[in-house]
Amino acid sequence: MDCVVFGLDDEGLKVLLIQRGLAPFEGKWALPGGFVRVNETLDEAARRELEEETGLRKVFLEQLYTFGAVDRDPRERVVSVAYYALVNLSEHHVHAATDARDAAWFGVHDAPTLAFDHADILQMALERLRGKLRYQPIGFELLPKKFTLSQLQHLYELVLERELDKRNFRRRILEADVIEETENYRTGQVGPRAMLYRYRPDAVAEVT
Amino acid sequence: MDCVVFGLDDEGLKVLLIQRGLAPFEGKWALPGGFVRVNETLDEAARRELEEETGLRKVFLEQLYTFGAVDRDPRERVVSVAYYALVNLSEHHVHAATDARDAAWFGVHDAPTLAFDHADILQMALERLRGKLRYQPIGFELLPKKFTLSQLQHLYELVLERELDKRNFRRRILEADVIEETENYRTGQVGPRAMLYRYRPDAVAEVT
DNA sequence: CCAAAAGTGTTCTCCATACACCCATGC
DNA sequence: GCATGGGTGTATGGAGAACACTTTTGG
Repeated sequence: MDCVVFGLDDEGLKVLLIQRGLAPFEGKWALPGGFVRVNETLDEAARRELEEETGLRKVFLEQLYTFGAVDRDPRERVVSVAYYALVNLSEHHVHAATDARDAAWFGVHDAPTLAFDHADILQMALERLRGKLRYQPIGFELLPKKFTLSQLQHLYELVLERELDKRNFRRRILEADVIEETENYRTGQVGPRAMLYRYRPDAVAEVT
Repeated sequence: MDCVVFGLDDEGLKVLLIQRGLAPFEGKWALPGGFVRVNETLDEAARRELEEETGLRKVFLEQLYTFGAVDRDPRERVVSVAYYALVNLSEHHVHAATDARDAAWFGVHDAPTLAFDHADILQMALERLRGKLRYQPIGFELLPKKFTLSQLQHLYELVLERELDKRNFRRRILEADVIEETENYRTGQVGPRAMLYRYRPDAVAEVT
């Protein structure tokens, strides 16, 4: 099981990578992953791995694809069920390494050469994320609990890799009825105060 | 590995099922499936299984999802990568059983109680097929090489489970530029002759 | 001759897009 | 006072949905 963990900071969209301490690919960066235990489901394994690596429990997590090329692991035949996750880097300070291994966040387009077929997995995860974003509101998981519409739009632009029109974006998101106003404003920046919004957890049912 | 094989005949949309000869679920119907060999990819395993069961080689085949509930197989822990396939029942006469086991085609909504979690797998395959059909032309694989627009529309209506407007359907499909006229007509039925169309294999690139 | 199916255009609505200005705040 | 970013409305074009009649052919 391997997991593509996406996070967002002020530099952009990031992915969590682990530097391997053992052969094969010793010293190379790889996606966090591990073996599914005999008494846990695939989802549970992914969630456990994610918690071990980031300390986070409640995150968006979804199965991506299962990779089964014969030689993807040079040691022996290993099939990997890949997941992808969206985590909130801004509030919890994610300790990116629980164990001795080095772990770090890389820009999704600045990742080093990855071990195994993990570049393919990362690529597919990015495409899936883009695809989902197009037709259903997702990705609030990457933002703080309260966020401005500009932050949300910025996230969309990062993932879709194109600029969006501010007025159209705001109208579409608000009409979709998946976020609601809070009574707070973001302040401190130059410029007017920005209304903070919150994801409506009960809205999931309406969308799907 | 398990495989949901869809076929189309004049009764409707069918799925291929195998009656199990061995415990567990002896005598129950199940999806065709088998174990992935150590020197074949997942796709190859699915294709091999499909050929063993139906004798067909060139079919649409796509990975669906990986099922990993702990108790899905009562004997021991088994994770299954599910695929779905679209085959053409009308031209090749598919021998639905290569080996001793009973095999038969069932209407997708008339299937008996299935072994393991295969009902879930079938359900998800149906939803995936519906989802794909909505936004990209697919499903020609279920029809004869040459087909009329009415046949194609009938297929869409079966999968989507709703009626479609004839004029809108024809316009959309023709504008999508994925099928082309042949020089033949279907005749023999009551009523005027119907132009036969063919799928444009080179059109795949344009769509995806 | 009648039932069945093929083929064909236009209108309307709605959604997506394009586009520009004013105002509040921090420095 | 100025740079930064928040917030707002309208006009246009394109896609999808609704809708009915004529013609051909087999029985």
